[in-house]
Amino acid sequence: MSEGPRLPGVEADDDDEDRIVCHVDADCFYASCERLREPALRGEPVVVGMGYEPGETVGAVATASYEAREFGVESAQAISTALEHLPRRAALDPDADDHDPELTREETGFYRPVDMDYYESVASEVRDILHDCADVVREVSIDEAYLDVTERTAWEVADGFARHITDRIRREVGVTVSVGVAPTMSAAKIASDFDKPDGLTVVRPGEVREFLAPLEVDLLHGVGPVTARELREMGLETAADVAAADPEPLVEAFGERGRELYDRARGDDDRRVEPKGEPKSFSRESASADPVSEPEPKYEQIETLASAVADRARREGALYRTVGVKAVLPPYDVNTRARSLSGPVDDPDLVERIARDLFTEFETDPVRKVGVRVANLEFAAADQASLDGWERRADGGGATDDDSSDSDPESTSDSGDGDEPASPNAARDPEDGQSSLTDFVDR
DNA sequence: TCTGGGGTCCTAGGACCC
DNA sequence: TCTGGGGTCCTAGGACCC
Repeated sequence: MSEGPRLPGVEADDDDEDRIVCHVDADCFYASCERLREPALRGEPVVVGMGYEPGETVGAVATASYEAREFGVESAQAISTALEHLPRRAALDPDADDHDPELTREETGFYRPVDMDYYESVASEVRDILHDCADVVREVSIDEAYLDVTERTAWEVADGFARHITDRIRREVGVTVSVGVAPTMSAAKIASDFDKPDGLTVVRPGEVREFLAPLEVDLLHGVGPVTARELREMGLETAADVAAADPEPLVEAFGERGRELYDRARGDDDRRVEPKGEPKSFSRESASADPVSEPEPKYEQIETLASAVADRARREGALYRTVGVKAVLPPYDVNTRARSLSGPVDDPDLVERIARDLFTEFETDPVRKVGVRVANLEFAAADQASLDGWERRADGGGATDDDSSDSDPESTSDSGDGDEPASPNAARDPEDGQSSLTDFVDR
């Protein structure tokens, strides 16, 4: 239907138009992981809290199981609020601090602190299966990925293929996922959300626009509370409204995003599933229960975070060129400051010094949250297999601008001998794995 | 919803260069 | 001396996502 007559000569780029994209989304993943190692939690309300310690009321809900959601517990809710909706099972114990004799088992649930290391281990098992089922996988987050399965299946049997994926994950890992299959990434994403949990929704080519039409605008990816409100003010309530609207006002109101929104609502999305590239930044932040006014504890936090961030970057083999801090002042006033260096470094002491320095501005303010960040990352690529899309930055070595001194590219590829590739960088700069000083002189 | 932590992308304005 | 236009980089903030 949506295919009008083609303009002559305009079709060129896409005869490979018909992709089959799967979006795989684990159902309340953290809670599922907790159940995996603690089967007694199955069928019970489970809340996984960030910044939460057993018995305390600080932190926020990272994930709530469907049973917990029935009580009104929501993602991102303060733990204290969640506890009002759903008291801890442990509060049944007469010895508990928060014991309440009125409580019954049925109105209580289980609270667990986030344990990323464990979730990561479960996620990697899921990932292995996904990579086994698709030619291209893009991991979006710990519990979500896009798969291009065009070469692995066909529309007629796509639901069977998707079912095969979900079955394998359930059998081999023990968690459930929801899957959306569609010809575009954005439709697949929405489809996976359509029938959670343990859902499977297939949207075939030609059905996309019809599938999207009745959805409220805020279900579209990239539309949050602010954009949704503005769209409603423009009289656009559903995807169909957006699809039928004049795109100009949308572009005017939202810039490029407006165009994107319009296209997506019409089912147009020519993005290909591509593997995720290197990260762009690393950050750490931490909030305090009450705003802190004294300088010293804040500087201590900054130092802790700075060293954690620098550590992370080093572990990941990243050099950084920008250091930034964040200070959140009551009521919720987010301030960021950043400083860039002339060249990429791996220097924890420097991160700390710059972070402290940038933070002096907020030294005496009441601050509820502080953060430290490094950005403008460069990956040395020394021991990475091969970084697509990132040219290996030849180490300054006597060349400022010209490539003429480059030895032929072949020499940089390790000729398949095991997992200890002799990188040219490492060979030249055996000690510090840091880019040489000549990298700093220009730019 | 009085707000946790880790990210991404976009925009606007200013500095600076040619 | 005043003026034009284009490009790039940097910073800060905002919206959004999980």
